[in-house]
Amino acid sequence: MGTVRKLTPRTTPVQKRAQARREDILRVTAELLDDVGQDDLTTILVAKTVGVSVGTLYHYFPNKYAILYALAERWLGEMDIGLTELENYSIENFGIKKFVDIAIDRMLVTYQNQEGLLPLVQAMSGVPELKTLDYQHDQSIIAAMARMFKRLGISDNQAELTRLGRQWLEMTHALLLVVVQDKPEGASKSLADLKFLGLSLLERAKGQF
Amino acid sequence: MGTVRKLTPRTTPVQKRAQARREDILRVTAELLDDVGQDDLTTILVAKTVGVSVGTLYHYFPNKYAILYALAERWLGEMDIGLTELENYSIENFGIKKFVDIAIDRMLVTYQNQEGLLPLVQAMSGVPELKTLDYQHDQSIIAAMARMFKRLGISDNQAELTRLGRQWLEMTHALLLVVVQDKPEGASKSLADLKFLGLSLLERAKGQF
DNA sequence: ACCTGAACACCGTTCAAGT
DNA sequence: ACCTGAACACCGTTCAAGT
Repeated sequence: MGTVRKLTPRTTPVQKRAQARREDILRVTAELLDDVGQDDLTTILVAKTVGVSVGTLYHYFPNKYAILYALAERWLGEMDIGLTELENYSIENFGIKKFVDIAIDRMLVTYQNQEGLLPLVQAMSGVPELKTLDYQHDQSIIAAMARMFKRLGISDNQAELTRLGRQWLEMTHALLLVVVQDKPEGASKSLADLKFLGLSLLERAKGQF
Repeated sequence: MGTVRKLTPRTTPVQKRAQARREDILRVTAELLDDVGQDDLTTILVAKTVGVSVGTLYHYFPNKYAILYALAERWLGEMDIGLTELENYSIENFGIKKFVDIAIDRMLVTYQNQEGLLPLVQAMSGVPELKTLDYQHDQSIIAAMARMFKRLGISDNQAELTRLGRQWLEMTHALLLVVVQDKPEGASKSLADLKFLGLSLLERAKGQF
């Protein structure tokens, strides 16, 4: 019915600045998440810290959780990159021990690089809006791990591989959070323990089939 | 200055009813926590579901988090009971394998019996008001486990025992949550895996000292 | 296209008033 | 002692109006 008027793809600099502002919002939110926690993270606080009005915030994100969602997506995306990297190795020739070593080191990097990871992780499992994302991503990690476990010759039973992937995910997730929170001396020991446990889990599973 | 008038320890039935109402509030909160999650758990909703006004709610609890705090305390208290029970066994004669078996079974019971455990756990680590309680209790569990590990002859190094307690806590916590969420078939396998991992952790630590 | 800030609905908490 | 519900401060979200 109405005439379509907006066709001007002008002003890419405008787009660029908008993109930068989006980044600002995400960065500030991650910082504030670390400082005040998700409970005291108000849209007003984020807007004020970024230096815009609330209205502007809602121009970039439809609601408060969408900002956290975007942060979560970014972190989960980093994990996906790490997993793909792992899947591109010739795992078959590694042996379980080397695989565990490399896999855990690679995952650790993503945990270390994410600012405000702890409150983000908490928000992900606590807020319904983020739970779906969290769940779907868990499934994708589990599937990726299961594929690699298979290539390592640990099992051919899909159900078993999936269950093992879940155990791996939960265990490494819990203990990597310990590692990144630990003081340096404790961290290296905790990391060694985690690798040992990962190795134990896989070797046992392999022995059973 | 003012005369002290209130000495009447009359009306225990009043006290009893009040105590019952306190229980009502806690029970309803646990149920609602399971149904709607901590984000949509409003004081108005709790009050309405219990059948009282908001004001009454605040007569029993100083604020929203105090209700969750009380729920958390109750659950943590259950864990303490379990731990004390374990400490009263003659662990020295058990051997590591039997100890792990009994310890994990006992902890599982407390996880299974707590209604709304998952959102409660999430709230505990996400809400600053509950975080302190969570942290303190973690320390007490870690200390208890460390004492038992020592009696099992795993180590004499206090720092090492504490670190081991922490690993134990984080690993069992993460995987017990998997177990209680699993379907029955998966749950028994996950439980067996967890026991195996616990055993691996302790046997390795023992070997190192 | 992007920005503002007043306005609205809703939630946590308080408190004067009731029984 | 215990209860009520209106009132207040504050937060998430919207929207008419600006550039």
